Amino acid sequence: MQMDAVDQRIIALLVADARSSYAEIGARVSLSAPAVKRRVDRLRADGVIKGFTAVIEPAAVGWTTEAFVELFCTGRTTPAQITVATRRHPEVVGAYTVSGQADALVHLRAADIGHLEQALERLRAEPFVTSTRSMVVLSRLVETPTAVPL
Amino acid sequence: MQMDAVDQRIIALLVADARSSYAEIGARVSLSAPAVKRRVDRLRADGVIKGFTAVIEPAAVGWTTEAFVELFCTGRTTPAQITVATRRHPEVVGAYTVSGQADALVHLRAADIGHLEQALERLRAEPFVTSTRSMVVLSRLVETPTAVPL
DNA sequence: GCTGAAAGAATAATCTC
DNA sequence: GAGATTATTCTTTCAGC
Repeated sequence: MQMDAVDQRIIALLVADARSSYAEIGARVSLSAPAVKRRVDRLRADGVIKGFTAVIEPAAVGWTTEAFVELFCTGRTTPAQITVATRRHPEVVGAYTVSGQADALVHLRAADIGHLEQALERLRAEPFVTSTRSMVVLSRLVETPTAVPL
Repeated sequence: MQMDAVDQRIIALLVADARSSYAEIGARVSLSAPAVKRRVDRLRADGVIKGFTAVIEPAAVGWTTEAFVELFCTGRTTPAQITVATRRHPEVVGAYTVSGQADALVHLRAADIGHLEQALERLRAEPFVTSTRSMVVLSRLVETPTAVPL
């Protein structure tokens, strides 16, 4: 799975606009449309490009409240357990095991504060969670899709 | 800017695959391709759909290290100042003002630990930062694009 | 990697409810 | 206002080179 500079430019262009045509990308990287398609197909098969998605304004679909929650867990908790547990909660949009005092960091999105509180209670009820520390998001300052080094 | 159930289904389909055709989406929501396009155009104009992007595996493009950093700032720091400062650092992929002990939470991606340390030093050098608390990501357990309530 | 051709998609104009 | 249909142009995709 070796990538050259052209692959990186193609990726950067698709990150900027996932709906641009192969011909349009080809014009920018000096390749024909079929050549671009074959590269994109290969990048998808290799798992470099995991998919294409629409970027939505969460507030517009009724998701107005967001929080990051540090999870402190019992000694024998595995990442797999945390994965399974957090995936059960639809409010979880991100979850990471981390170094430091906490064991995991969970990113939640909820309709409002009441909903967030509910989701947090459900998370805290997971048997391996000993305590939590929450940061409610006041404003989103920066949020970029995975940037690609040029 | 009112959205009906069909708009929500269109959004969900585009979040799942931003490159699916209007005809394909139309088949699933019982509309013609032009009707779908008009709705998508309106949703984009209204800012509900902010764009379309490729989802990249960060490790595949050389971004193997990730961290969340809590920022503690001097009393008179504004969100705008934090926005400007964090945007200067290409390693910043997310930044939020938060409630709790910290003033802001910053999401960083770097090539490796050395690069992360560099980025962190640069962040800490910002005049309004009094101290930081870092969580290095050990593993990404969950990371979903903005889900749309069905 | 390119070109060329067939099938399919995007888009604008027009018409109907 | 919102959707369907039609017609043109552009894209995708699969050959063969």
